[in-house]
Amino acid sequence: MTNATRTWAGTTLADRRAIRRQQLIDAGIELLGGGDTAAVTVRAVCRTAKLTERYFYESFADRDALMLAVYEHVAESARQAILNAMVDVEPRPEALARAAVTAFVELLIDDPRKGTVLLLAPITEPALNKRGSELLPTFTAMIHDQLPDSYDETDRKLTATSLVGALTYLFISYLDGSLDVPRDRMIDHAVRMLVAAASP
Amino acid sequence: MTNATRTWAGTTLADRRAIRRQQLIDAGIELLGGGDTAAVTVRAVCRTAKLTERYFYESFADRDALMLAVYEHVAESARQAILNAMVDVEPRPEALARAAVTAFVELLIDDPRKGTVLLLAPITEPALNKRGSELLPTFTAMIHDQLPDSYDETDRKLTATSLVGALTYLFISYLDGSLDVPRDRMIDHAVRMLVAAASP
DNA sequence: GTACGGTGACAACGACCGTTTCCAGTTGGA
DNA sequence: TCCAACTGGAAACGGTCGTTGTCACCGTAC
Repeated sequence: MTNATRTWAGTTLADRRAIRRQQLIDAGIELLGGGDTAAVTVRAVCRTAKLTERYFYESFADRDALMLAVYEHVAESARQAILNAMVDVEPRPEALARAAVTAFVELLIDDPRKGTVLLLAPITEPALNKRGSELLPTFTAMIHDQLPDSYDETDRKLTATSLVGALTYLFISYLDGSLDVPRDRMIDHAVRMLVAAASP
Repeated sequence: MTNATRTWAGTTLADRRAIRRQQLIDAGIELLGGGDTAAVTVRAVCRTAKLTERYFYESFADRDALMLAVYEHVAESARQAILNAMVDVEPRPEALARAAVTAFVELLIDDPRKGTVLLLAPITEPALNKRGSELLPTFTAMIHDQLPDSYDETDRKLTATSLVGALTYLFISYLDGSLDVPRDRMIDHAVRMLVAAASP
């Protein structure tokens, strides 16, 4: 019988399970962040996490469940980083956009694996297609709703979609090194696109 | 011994081999155009082409070789469609851009599988990563070189990359139905972005 | 001190993949 | 007519995957 309160090596069962779960998610980020979806096998994740397969299925129903957990974990950390950057800035649209973009780009630089997971993995990994085809459209809808009324509905859709495409490809190119420009110039360019679209 | 000149059912060996090769490529377009890279197995391609595995390896060294051939075949048809549309149009930049974009969009509508192969498959399929990470940068470089001198080098890179990202994501969204706008408006928007970037 | 829950390593299973090989049948020129 | 080339179907091989099961060990609570 399982007793969650019984201590073991100074920790409870629930604690140890949570730690192992986090180890598996970290291993997932490490592997999925490498860009090669096929490399993220259950065996590889367990080897990276220094755990055995039995513990994998202790925390996740199947491989897809880990993929989703990894993605959600990274997405949440990005959300927090962006929100934190936006709280202590004057509430002008341009300043807010700059803060958000800067925070996101800094996240990418600080840990490129996270950028890969966020931008590339949802396209590459079938298990994330559904969830991933949720975040970009959500982002698109957010921009769509901020656009001025001087555009008609069709123009707003087109502008929002173009913006999201431009930003994601910009970041992806920056990530993989094919876009060789100073960080500040890229942030400037991204912010300028956002501001230009928002002005009537 | 193989005798390529001997006729068989009214055709030569070389003819029949070419036909089978084309059947396999068509099957590859059909499957790869479905968007699910993992569905493109050698067995599935052969079943779709109504041929057996032996004929697969008669025309292609391995699975990757078929993938490349499929991609090149589609890319070539797109190149031809675009060039044909540009020859009989007045040589003003805007008219040329409009002709090219219109031709490409019409190709997408005429056969969405080709659009999927061109825009999605290079990201999804490892065998095409190298080749696919060649076409978009080539396109980016083309735009980059057309941009006016009033931009500095960094600005040209940023603008070209943003444009390519915006256009591809626009087309992908249009392809999968998530961008519900009239065809003409999308073409207009795409052309407008190109023209706006080119004007100093 | 001992019994038991937690642990770790790893074999085993069935499925699918890419690739090769075999074989029985058909076709057309010598 | 006979034989060699070509055809079509399918089995077979070696490998990897996701997933489950087994078994010996070890630390802790009683």
